Amino acid sequence: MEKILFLLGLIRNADIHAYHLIALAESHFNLVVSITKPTAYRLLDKMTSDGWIRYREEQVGNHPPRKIYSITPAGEEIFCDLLRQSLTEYSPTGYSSPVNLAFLSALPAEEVLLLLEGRRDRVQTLLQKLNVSDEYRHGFQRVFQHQRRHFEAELSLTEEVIAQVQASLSL
Amino acid sequence: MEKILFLLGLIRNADIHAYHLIALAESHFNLVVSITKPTAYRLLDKMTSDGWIRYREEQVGNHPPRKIYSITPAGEEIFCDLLRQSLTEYSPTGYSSPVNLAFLSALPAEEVLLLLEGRRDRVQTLLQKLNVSDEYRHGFQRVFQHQRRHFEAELSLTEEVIAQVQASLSL
DNA sequence: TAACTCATGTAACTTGTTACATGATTCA
DNA sequence: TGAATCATGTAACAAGTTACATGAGTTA
Repeated sequence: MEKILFLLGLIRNADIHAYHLIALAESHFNLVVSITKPTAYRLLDKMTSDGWIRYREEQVGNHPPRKIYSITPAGEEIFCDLLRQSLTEYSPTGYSSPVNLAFLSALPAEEVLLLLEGRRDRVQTLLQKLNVSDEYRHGFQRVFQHQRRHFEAELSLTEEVIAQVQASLSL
Repeated sequence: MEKILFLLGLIRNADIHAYHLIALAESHFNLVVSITKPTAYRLLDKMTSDGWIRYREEQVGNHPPRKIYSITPAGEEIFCDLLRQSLTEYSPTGYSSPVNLAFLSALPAEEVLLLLEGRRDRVQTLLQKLNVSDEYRHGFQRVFQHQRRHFEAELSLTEEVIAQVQASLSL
């Protein structure tokens, strides 16, 4: 889902073709999203046939024509829904890559605030569950400790973003 | 790979059957590994046919016989290799779930130390790459910031484990 | 002229998920 | 007697990766 959010978000920012998208992902965003060429092409095809994006072709020299994608109204709606969902969720294992934070401006700040507060509470809950000591954890203490630190990082990050959004609201 | 490491590691600790393994994963370890029933059964089958584990059947009442798995010498070797590999790697996106930390005692402390130091250096490098400012990151600053925090958490965690292993060596 | 970049993809495989199937046992 | 637990799984689909394919344009 972060992959779709990433692709759709970039297309939403500015019309762009697959090759360029993939080059960007590999060169400048490889530390924050992981997306490979075949996956990108597949997702773009899927989103096209689902009517989330459309493309016009542009010929440059004798290369295969570029497919320049742009987002559709339907895509815009889906994008916002996905964004809401990804701001809401926090999955304990394989922590979500935080691409969603690039697109907060797509939603009203008041809504972002509510979503992030929900997320914060969910992370909080996970943290508390981690703190329950448990006879089955013998030998796994370090693993739980490790996870706890990442949850804590996530929590404080979420709180910071909440504070920033609050600040932007009170201007 | 963390799934295999988890399954193999638990089997290595004590003979156990699939149902029990899955119940443990779901009830006690769901915050640190994610593994579902069909995946567990598939991996156990695979590991059996690859000769990493074997099972004996045990009948209790009229239930389907339990398959009680135990690790083979080949499995033990693979396990150590996987452990080395997972201590070495650190993938930027979808941070590795840290199950490997549960099994450090499978390797000599000196080796663990070397592996962890390599890992620390790799995380360090990733962090430095994150700090390179970049025109393409407009709108993504928060995302990179978020990722940086998680890398930093990973880094300091790795350093702490290194210190612990060093301490255990100097006793 | 060889290697690299532009620009599109496909094929085959691996991994993982959701939902379903079976049937005995145990407990309220 | 009905629901939960024990214990095994399969089928169908979804998602992702690696390696391959094509061919023009550009640069050392």
